[in-house]
Amino acid sequence: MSSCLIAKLSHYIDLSSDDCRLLERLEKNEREYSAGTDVHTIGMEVSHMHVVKSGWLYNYLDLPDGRRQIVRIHHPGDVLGLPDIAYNDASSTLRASTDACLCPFPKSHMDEIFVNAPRLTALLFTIAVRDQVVLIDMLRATGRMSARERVSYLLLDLLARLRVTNKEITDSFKLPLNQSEIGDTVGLTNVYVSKTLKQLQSDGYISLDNTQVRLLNEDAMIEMCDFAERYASIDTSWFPA
Amino acid sequence: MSSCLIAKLSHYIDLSSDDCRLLERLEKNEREYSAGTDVHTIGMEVSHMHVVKSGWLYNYLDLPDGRRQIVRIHHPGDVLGLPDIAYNDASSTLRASTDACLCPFPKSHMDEIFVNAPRLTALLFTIAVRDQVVLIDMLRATGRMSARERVSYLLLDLLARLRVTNKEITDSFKLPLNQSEIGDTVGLTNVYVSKTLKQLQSDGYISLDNTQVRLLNEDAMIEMCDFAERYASIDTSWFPA
DNA sequence: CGCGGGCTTGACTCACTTCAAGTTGTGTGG
DNA sequence: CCACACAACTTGAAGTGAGTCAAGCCCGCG
Repeated sequence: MSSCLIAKLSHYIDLSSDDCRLLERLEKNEREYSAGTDVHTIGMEVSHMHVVKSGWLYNYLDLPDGRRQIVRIHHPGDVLGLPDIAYNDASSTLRASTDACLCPFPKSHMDEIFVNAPRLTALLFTIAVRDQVVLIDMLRATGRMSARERVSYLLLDLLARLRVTNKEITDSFKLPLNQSEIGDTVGLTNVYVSKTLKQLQSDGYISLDNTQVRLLNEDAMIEMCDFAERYASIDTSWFPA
Repeated sequence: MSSCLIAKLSHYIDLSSDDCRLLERLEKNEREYSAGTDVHTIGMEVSHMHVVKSGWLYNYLDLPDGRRQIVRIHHPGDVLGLPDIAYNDASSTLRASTDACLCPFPKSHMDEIFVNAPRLTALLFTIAVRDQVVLIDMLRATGRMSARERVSYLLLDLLARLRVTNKEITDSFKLPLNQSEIGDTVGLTNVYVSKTLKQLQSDGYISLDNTQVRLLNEDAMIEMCDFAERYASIDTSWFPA
């Protein structure tokens, strides 16, 4: 019974036993969601945050006419709901992309961490701003890059994130998103995602086998879209002792 | 000698005198930058964060071929550099858009706040995630909206932010960005920004007089681009006492 | 008076969208 | 084991929103 949350956070700092006790409290309960169901909907009052135990999920926002933007994709060990701390109502819809298991905990458990564990607070704070930097990178990609650069960026980003918790991953992973979802993430239509993926294949950048994606020339892809790795290490030097 | 930082933060919670003392320490020093100069450049090692005392600034990132994305615009009272807390090196370039006065303070002053002022920590945390929500909104606009919607979104966003500290602002403000900078913010070319602004004027949404922007029908603009106000109030109910 | 940066405008181009008609794969029921 | 339903993907043709290029304008400034 190892916790993916503790696994993910230990990647960055050594956790004291007090810290671990506080974190375990966040994973006391759990709940299953099947693929395609919504955990909460935009505008809904949310009192709980979640830790992802298994599965992939994503947050998205709709426009009134049905256009959609996926803004964040989540993997096991991620803490969900930090952005909603600032507001009573959910600022986006959270959907399970695959069957998923989540651990809900009340927002109010956060204040206990703030009061009792400054070092852990600093880490959560840092992860929140790290996510902000990642969003900034996505904004740059969406605002200024071509279709092939954007799709490449997304694949590189997902691979980099999966590597943090799974050292065995080398150059391929299973991508449980269909082409409409990929398009909604990078700001393209499903049709053009299909054409772009075909092109990336015929140019020798990637290979696709059903849902398995393999990056055949990661360095060239990184060069093509000026990808920046943001997950491997963060600055913990200023943290309180 | 009133502090815009304290003014901005008091908008959300009552600050204790201890809190104010900690905050005043952040504004002890100050430094002037003239319009167009860079405070720091992407990749540079940054040990300091800043409070904006006066002027407008923005953060941007370049692509290798010269394309550029502006990712955040700053006003007096803003705390700059939170995203860089996670990394040793600046993740974007910070440029003064007008002549500006900044108060630099070392990153390490933050840990003192984390240890001694949990309530203030919670507020800074909340502001960081509020900024994340704003970035998410911008990502949605950039990824899924048309030129006129994006430009409208930017104008509404700037107006909403200026209103937080300046109650007198009603429907107009001075915009110290040229059309290339507006384009780099919303992902358009300077030429198309010009055409879009002309169109918004002839459709009666806005009027422009040199750098003065007036929103003639704010409700219709909000409706057009499904704008969400994120600055007026945040959830402070869960904060430690 | 001339210079230069920022803005405007029009003609042309193109990356991506839209629409529509297949194809493929997969689960389901008879 | 086949039939068929359905969602996901593919492919091509046509359309369009925004980009590119280029010329001209406006205006503050040396």
